[in-house]
This record gives sequence, structure tokens and C-alpha cells, in this order.
Amino acid sequence: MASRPAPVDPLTLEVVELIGSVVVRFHQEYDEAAARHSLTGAQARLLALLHHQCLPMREIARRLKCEPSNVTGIVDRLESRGLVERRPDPADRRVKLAAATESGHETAERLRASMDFASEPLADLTPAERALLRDLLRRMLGDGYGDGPPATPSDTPAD
Amino acid sequence: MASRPAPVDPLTLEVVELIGSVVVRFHQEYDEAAARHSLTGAQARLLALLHHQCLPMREIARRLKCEPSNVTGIVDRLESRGLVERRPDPADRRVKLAAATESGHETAERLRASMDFASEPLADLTPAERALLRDLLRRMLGDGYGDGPPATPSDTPAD
DNA sequence: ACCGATTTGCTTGACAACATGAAACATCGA
DNA sequence: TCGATGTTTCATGTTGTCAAGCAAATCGGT
Repeated sequence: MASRPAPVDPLTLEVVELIGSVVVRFHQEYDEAAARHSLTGAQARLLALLHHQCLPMREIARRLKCEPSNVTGIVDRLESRGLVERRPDPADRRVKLAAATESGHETAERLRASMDFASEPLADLTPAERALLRDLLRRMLGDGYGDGPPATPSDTPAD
Repeated sequence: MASRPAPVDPLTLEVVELIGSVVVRFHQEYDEAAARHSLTGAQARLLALLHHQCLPMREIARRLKCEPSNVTGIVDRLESRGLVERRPDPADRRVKLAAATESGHETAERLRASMDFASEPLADLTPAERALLRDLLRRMLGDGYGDGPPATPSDTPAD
């Protein structure tokens, strides 16, 4: 089985597979870190978003790449735990802005700090190698590797 | 907000963020590719596993990093569509081996072929750079970067 | 400027997939 | 026989979709 060679060279194939492994590990550890704070992965991602700025529901949906109706539920759960609140948008009474509460910001910050796990696998690389890896990843991702416009591209290099 | 600088250098931090971007894009496109074949992400991952070899349920759970009781449902759904079948293990009558059917193997192969999206972002890199990236990722992931034994560790192109 | 029609933003409801944990059951191994 | 192991079932919760609904904004024609 798995006998037919794919129409791509083995090198590319291996890189793809390696990236797959990175993805699996990253995702897994992200979820574990979130769980340590009694959050699911989706809740942690949402809270991290709101740590930077408050956002209307539809914008959250766009960034998380899911339906707005889904965001309602996630915000509901976070709101019921006092980590997030809904505020009216003075400019448009239809929209509701989700914002992290004080407690939400604290949780988000603790979460981010505990996220240093991600740097641990990089410990084996020398700074020069890390720079190399950074450049290769940058070129791989192309220009706008983030999906949303960061408020200020200069600060908060971590997401 | 996000005032405390993380106890890691900016370079590492940026690499972490880049990896995060890779993870997001990879996941998203993986799910889309799966959806094109009427599969969910979890089903696609399971089917890809079984494309290499048939496995007992508990082993699938270990590789997918979830509970065995969860695997039951995913295999159920794939089985009801004729992509997977359960076979008894002659050596141990407790275990059930999940195996891809003929149709399952075909789907897995089509899926893998349509997965070339993942190689597309690599197109901008020269072969030498790809090799470099491969080596860096390998070292980053440590020895056993897959979670299962690779079919033939020897068939990786030598440097 | 007014009023109806359409669009937009969010929520609700029904439903499916995924995930966990506890409990049940058969089977293995000591 | 007894404990451990492999699988399933059940209850429950989160995430995701889609369709329908409501409120508010916007547009077009008079």
C-alpha cells in the first residue's frame, strides 16, 4: 500500500510531512496550555484576539474563519465566566463589540506566558539557525502571513 | 496590554509566530481538501493513517491523541460509508483492526494527491532551501518526529 | 424628506461531528 | 480466579454548519 509515487519530488513531500508533524504538535500543545487555564482551544484563540482589541462579532468570525452564529456560543461561554463582555457599538446599534474584561486580560496574559512551550523545541537550534528558519518560513508564507490586519504591526509580535 | 516582554528573545518569538501562521494555514487548507471529498478533518486523518496500514483502535487513539471511545464513532461513520472496515485480530480476540477498504484506499490516495496545496507554498523555495528547511524542521522536532514509526526511514533522500 | 425594500449584524434553533469520562463487557495473562 | 486490557455505549459538553428570525442601517423612488 501507498505504493504509487506522488507527482511531487520526495524532498518536497518530506518537508510537507514535517510541517504536518509541526502542526500536530503545535496544536496539541496549544490545547493543553489552554486546558491548564480551563479553556478550550477555540476559547483561548478568541481570548487572545480580544487581548489586543475589542472586536465586533462578525469580525471575530472572519478571523477565526467560522460562522458568526458559532462565535455567539463561544462568547456566551466566556461571558458567563466573566472573561469577556459585550458592549454596544456607539456607531452602529446593530453591532456588539466583544471585549475582554479585566479578568479576561489577565487570563490571556497568563496564557500567553505559559505558551512559551512553543519556543522549547527551538532550543536545539542556534540563533543563526533560528534566523535561517525564520527567513525560510517567511518566504514560504509570502507577504501577509497573518490573516487579519494587526492593530499595530510594530508591537506584540506574539499572537 | 501585552506589556510584559516574554522571557524569550524576539527572534525566537517571531519564529514561534511564523509557525503559528503555518499551523493555521495548513489546518485550514487540510480541512478544505478533506471537505472536497466529503470528509471531515478527523476522518481524513484517520483514513490517511489506515492508508499505510491497518491498526487496532487503541493505536489509532494514541496516534490521534484522543480517547479510544472517540475513535469508535469516527470509524463508525467511515465504516457506514464503506471506506473502512473492522477486522478481527487473529492474535487477540479483544482487539479490532480498522482497515481501509478498496474504496477507502482510493479516497485516501485522491486526498493525498489533492493535498499538493501544501507543496504550493514551498514552490518559492529552491531545492537547496527546501533541504535546509527539512533539516531545520527535523532537528526542531527531535528524533521521532512522527508519532508512529515511519514506514521506511531509509527512503528519505540522502543529503 | 418620507417610506418601503433590501441588506447587514447578531441571535436562535435544529442538527451533526468530535471529544471526554464513566461504566459495561469480553478477553487476555498471571 | 483475579486483575489488566481493548472496545463499545452512554451521558454530556464544545464546536461547527445552516436556515430562520429580529433589529437596525441603507438605498431608491416618489
